[in-house]
Amino acid sequence: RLRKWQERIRTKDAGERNLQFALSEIDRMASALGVPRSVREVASVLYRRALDEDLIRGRSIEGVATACLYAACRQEGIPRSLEEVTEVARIEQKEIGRTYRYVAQELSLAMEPTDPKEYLPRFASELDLSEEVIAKARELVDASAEQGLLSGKSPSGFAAAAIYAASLLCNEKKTQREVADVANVTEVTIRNRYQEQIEAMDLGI
Amino acid sequence: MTDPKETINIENVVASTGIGQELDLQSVAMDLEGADYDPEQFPGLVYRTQNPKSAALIFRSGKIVCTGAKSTEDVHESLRIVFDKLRELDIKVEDEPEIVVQNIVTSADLGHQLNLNAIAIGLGLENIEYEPEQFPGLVYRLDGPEVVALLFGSGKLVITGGKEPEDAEKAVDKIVSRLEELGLLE
DNA sequence: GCTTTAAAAAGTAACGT
DNA sequence: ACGTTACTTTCAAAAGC
Repeated sequence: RLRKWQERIRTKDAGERNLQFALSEIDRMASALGVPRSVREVASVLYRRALDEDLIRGRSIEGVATACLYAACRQEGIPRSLEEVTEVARIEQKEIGRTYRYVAQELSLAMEPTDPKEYLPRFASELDLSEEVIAKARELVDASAEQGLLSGKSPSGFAAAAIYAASLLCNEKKTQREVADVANVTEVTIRNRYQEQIEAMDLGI
Repeated sequence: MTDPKETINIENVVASTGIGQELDLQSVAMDLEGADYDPEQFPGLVYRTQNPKSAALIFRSGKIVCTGAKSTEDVHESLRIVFDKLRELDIKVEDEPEIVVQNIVTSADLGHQLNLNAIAIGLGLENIEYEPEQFPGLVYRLDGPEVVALLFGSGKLVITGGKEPEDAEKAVDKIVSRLEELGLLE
C-alpha cells in the first residue's frame, strides 16, 4: 500500500523527469540549429505522441527526441539534413536515421522526401545571395526535377548545385567551396550536378 | 519490348547446412589453409572457396552458412568443396547434408527511368521507404512473394529476401503491373 | 540490438595523385 | 580534376554477448 503508492510516485516522477529531459534536449538542439520556436513545438508534440504510443521502449530518449526534431524540421518545411542534426546531437547519424524511420512509420507521419527548394532560402541567406538568385535556383530545381534528374539524389546536394548554378547565371558568383560549406556537401557533388541542371532548364525554356 | 523478367540476374545466394558433428574450430583453423578464425570477433570460422567463389561460415555446432555464390548450383558445389576439405581433416561429414537456401539476391532492369518521388506517393508513403538523403533507392516490401525490392532512378532494381528464383520473377511481374496501373512506367 | 559473410543497385565522401 | 576505395540500404543464416 504505502510502498505501492511510493512506487507510483517514483515512476510518475521518473517519467516526468524523462519527459522534461527530452523536451530540454529538443530545445537545446533546436537552438543550436537555429530553427524557430514552432519547430520545437511540433517536435515536442511528436515526442509526446511517441511516448503515448510506447515507441521509446528499447530506444534511447535522446534518440527519439532527436528523430522527432529532425522530422519536425521537415514537416515545417525548414529541413536540416541528418548530418546537420548529428552535429548538435549526442547520438550517431545512423541511429538518428533509423529511429526517425521507425517513428515516422509508427506515427503514420507520411513524410514525403524533402523538397530541395526548401533548402534554398537558408543557403542563399547564408551566402548573402539575392532574391533573384533564389528564384533562378527554384527554376533550376523545378526544371531538372521535371526531367527526372532528382530521383535518388540527396535534396541538400541538389539544392546546393542549383544555388551554385543560379549564382553563376545571375552574376553573383560564389565558389563551389563556399556553397559546399553552407550546404554540408562536397564540391564534387555540386560539380557533378550543376551543369545538367542548367541544361535541363535550357531545354525547358 | 524486352520483358524485364529476362534481365533478372542472380547476384548472391545464401544457404545453411550442417555436418551433424561438433567441431573444434581452433584445430580446424590450424589445419585448414586460408581459414580466418577470430572467436573474439565472431564465433564462426570463415573459409573462402575460389571456384565457385563463395564464403562459408563454419560454427562449433557443425552448422555452416554459405554465401556469395551466384546460383543454387554453385552453392551446392561450394559446400561440396567445404565438406571434402573437412573430410580431409578426418572430420566425419554426412554423405549429403541437407542444404537450405535462405535468401536469394537478384538484380534486374525495368528498362525505363523511374520518377521515385511519384512512385513513392503512388505506391503509398506508408508502404515504402524513400529517403534519398540516406540512400538513393526506394524500398518496397511486397506481400506475395515476401521479398524486398530496392528501386532506383535508372530503372534498375534489386530484389532480396526470396528463397527461390521464381520469387524474383513474381516480384518483377507485380512491380511492373503496379507501376503500369499507376501510369508510372515510362 | 551487435558481431561476420556476400552481392547488386546509385549517390556521396574521403583519400591520394 | 581525376581515380580508387569505401560507406549508405535491403536480406538470411549461424552462436553468443
